[in-house]
Amino acid sequence: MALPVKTPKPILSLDAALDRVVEGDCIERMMSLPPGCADLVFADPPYNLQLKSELRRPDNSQVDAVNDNWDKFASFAEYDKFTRQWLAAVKHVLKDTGALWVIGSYHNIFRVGAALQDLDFWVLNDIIWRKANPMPNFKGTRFTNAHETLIWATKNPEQKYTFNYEAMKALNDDLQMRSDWDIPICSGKERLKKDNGEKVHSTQKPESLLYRVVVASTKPGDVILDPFFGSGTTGAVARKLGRHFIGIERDHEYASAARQRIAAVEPAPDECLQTNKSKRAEPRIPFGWVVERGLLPPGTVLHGTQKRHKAKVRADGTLVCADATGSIHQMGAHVQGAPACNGWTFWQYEQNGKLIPIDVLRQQLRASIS
Amino acid sequence: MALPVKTPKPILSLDAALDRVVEGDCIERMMSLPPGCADLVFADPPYNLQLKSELRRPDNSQVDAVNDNWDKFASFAEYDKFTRQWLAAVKHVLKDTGALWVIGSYHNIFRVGAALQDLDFWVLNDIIWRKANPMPNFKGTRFTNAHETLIWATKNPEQKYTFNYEAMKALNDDLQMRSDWDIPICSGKERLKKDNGEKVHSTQKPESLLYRVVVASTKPGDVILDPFFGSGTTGAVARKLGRHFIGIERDHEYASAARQRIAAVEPAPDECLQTNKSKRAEPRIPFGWVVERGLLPPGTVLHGTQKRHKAKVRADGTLVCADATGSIHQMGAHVQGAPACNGWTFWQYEQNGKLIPIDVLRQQLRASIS
DNA sequence: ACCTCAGATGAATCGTGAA
DNA sequence: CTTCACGATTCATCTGAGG
Repeated sequence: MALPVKTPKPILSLDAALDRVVEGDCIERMMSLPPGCADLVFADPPYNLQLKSELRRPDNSQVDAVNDNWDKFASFAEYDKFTRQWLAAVKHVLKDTGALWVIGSYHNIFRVGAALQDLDFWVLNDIIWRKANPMPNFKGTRFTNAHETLIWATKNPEQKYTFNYEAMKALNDDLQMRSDWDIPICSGKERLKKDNGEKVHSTQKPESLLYRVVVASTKPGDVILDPFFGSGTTGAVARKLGRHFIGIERDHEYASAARQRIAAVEPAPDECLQTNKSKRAEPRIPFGWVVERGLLPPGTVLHGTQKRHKAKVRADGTLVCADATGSIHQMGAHVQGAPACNGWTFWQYEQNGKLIPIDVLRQQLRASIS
Repeated sequence: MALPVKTPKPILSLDAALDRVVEGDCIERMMSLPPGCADLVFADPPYNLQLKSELRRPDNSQVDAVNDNWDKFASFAEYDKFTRQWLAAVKHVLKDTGALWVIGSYHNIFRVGAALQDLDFWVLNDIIWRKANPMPNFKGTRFTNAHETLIWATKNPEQKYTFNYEAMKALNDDLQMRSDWDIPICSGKERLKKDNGEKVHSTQKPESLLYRVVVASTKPGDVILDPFFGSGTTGAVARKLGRHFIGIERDHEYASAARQRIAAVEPAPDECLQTNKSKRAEPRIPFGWVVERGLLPPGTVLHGTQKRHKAKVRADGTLVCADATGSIHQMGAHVQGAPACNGWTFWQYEQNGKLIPIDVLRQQLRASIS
């Protein structure tokens, strides 16, 4: 008789990591976590800015072109290797329906973007963080580097993902949120300082940036993992917005400052965390129920929005026109010669001389059910 | 005795290509041109959009998608191979001091960016073209894709490059030009249409975008090569701004439309093409010349901008303070305890009871010299 | 000449769940 | 697996017709 097969236990339990800052190498730590434990990963990886100095020797002479190519390739290759490793670990910790955000600049974002595409992540958008107050280009040699790029990608091309479309639209004066975000850099009281006045972290991200990321792509209670936790902006925003976080940071000073920062965060009250559901998420109501419940008696005449078309309601919830019968949607499409139609908003009934969309009746029914 | 080595002659002479639209495969054609014949390459390669199905607006009208054959690639690997080939050909045609612009979207720009870094191009900026009027996301599934990305890179990391800093600043209300550019999409009368009203090209770029690229990174008389010429926006703007162009396009219809379009362009008069030289490019004026020419007699007392500091001008163009002597820059730094100082703007002289920066004298001298 | 309004359209990786 | 029915979803800009 065979012994029972023992699933190898992850070294790092979810309980030990949830809402905590774990110190250590992010690749090891992520691989130690149970698979599929995170709904979202937000990553702010190092930018690899060492390349330029490698192109000249210490005496300032130019490096031989062939050697230069090789050196440079080796250097990029090393960065690429690191990138592919942590991205693979991200795949491990993410749920199949999970998503990834990465932020970077032109130094590294092309390499990260290409690597994650190679690993079968599916890019949904690239987002431009337009800095309201960027550092000028002091030497006048290039354009002011006034933005950073974020990539939003799902773990798999075929899976669903969380996008709170209505919340983003509401945040943007009821217009669709665009791919360019105007957000100031992190400064003032938000910027963590040591006792001696030095910045705790050289690249602390603004909370408003993370706020938008979290509201857009997670639900309350979701788990957000940040493998390059730094000063803990991701954790602070997650706590504020009623999400869980897992922070991984290999520098003890950063980890310590982040813990202190997050402990001081006041979570928003639960009732403030709800966002408008999309209509797609609301329970489906067949038109037949409206007839069944007596909100619209059989025989009622419906009018198309353009007033050119008429149909009569039958007892089974289908409509009948001069030459066809079918659902409210099929008949709406039919009379317009359109490939598809939303019958709820197309058809109207008459009440006190006014035409009212039948969608009003659906809303009444929904309200009476819930 | 060895026979003399014969340099293989380029099949396509510069004369045959200059200010013309050459039809054919861009990789072959570029490799056929003499090496180092172009100052700038502007490339708008296929984006590899990978569109899966038709898209309809909420009003059921169909979106006219980019489903051209030239945008279809079997895989990322194939796209990468194509990218590396045309980038290698760009290296061939570019002068060592030349530069490259590429435009793309998140579908391809990461791959192009990584490939050009691998080929030893040196990225100067990534530029965001913020579209004033992008197409909305009709299904409410993502953020409105409201921008495209351009990469500006030099052929070699160590070479100088053309950047008309002052012209860019002047274009931007005397503020440094940022890396995000607000420009509308190409529509209206600028958009080329066939007799039947169809678009000539599905992805025609706006002239204002190319205008900024050309003014920023070329000089009048420079040669700008565009390997994916399409409807010829690059050529039209080059001609308007007194630059030469080489257009390569494999589709005869596009090439033909581009020729017709460019022939109708009225070049701007020469005297309007001059941009403000950067201060660095202006002739350097030693402070001693100001003294030498009698614009400021030796012995004149200069005052620091904060009025706390004084220095006296000596005949050799150095300054003397209570405890030190040196150049206007050294003394400016010295009295402020600063590591460096621009003496031209720090020191002022008195005239009719007013304090005037000595930089005014430098400008007078420059004007009298040129 | 000037205003208003309807209609068209743009580099787009654009839905979901039951049967 | 595929197929099918349900039904959710758009913003800035330009053109041209009509008043």
